[in-house]
Amino acid sequence: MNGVNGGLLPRSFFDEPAVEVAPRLLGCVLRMFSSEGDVAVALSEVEAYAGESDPASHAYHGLTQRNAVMYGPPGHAYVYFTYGMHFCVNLVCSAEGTATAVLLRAGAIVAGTELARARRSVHGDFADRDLARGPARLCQALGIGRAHNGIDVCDPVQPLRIFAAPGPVGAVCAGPRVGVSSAATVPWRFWIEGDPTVSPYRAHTPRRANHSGR
DNA sequence: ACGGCGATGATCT
DNA sequence: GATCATCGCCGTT
Repeated sequence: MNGVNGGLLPRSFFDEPAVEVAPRLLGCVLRMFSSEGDVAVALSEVEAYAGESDPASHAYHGLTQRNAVMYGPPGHAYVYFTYGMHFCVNLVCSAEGTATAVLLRAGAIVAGTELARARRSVHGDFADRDLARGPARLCQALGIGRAHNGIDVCDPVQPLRIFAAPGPVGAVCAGPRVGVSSAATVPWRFWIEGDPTVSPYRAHTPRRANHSGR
C-alpha cells in the first residue's frame, strides 16, 4: 500500500521536478521517530526550488559541499543551517544529478503535540497552530538538525519518514515564495486554502550593511 | 496588523 | 565581507 492512505511514500513519488511534487506533498505527514517520543506534522505549506536554473535555489551556482545532497537521489532530506541559528528542511526531487527540491515551510502537528511544545517553548509560548508554522519552527518541533541532512525519508529504517495523506486534502493555492531575494514573483509556493497553520506571507527585505566599523 | 531590527554563524566570492 | 529559503520582540498605527 505504498503511497496511499497513510503509507510510506515510495521513492518514485519524488522522481519528478520539484514544481510537480510540491503541491502533492500537501497533506502528507512527516514523522520523526525518537526515544523521547514521536512528533508528526501534516504539511500545509511548501515551496519548490528548481535547481541550477532557479536564481533562488541554493544550487543556482552549481555543486558545493553544502548543497551536495540536492544532487543525490530523490527522497532524501536536505537540511541546511541559516541566519546563524535556524535549520530548514527540503525533500530532494528529480533524478540523481539534478538538484531540485521542495522546502517544507509549515504544517499542523498531528502527533506528539506535548513534545513539540516542549522543544519550541525554549523560544516562547505558542498556540498549537504556531508550533510548526514556518520552516525553522517546523524543524524545531520535529527536532531536525545537522544530523538529519541526507536522511532517506523513504526508508522504513530511518528516524525521519514521510507518509501519504491519510485522507482528503483541501483546495491548493499557489503564490510567490517567501523571503527570496531573486525570482521573487514565480508562483512556486503552495499551501492549503484556509489552513490556520500556513505561515504569513513576507517579501524579502534587504538589510542595510553595518558600516560603523566598531 | 504591520514594520523595523538584532541575534548569530556558515557559506561562498 | 556580504549575504542569508528566519524568528521573536518591540514599537507604532
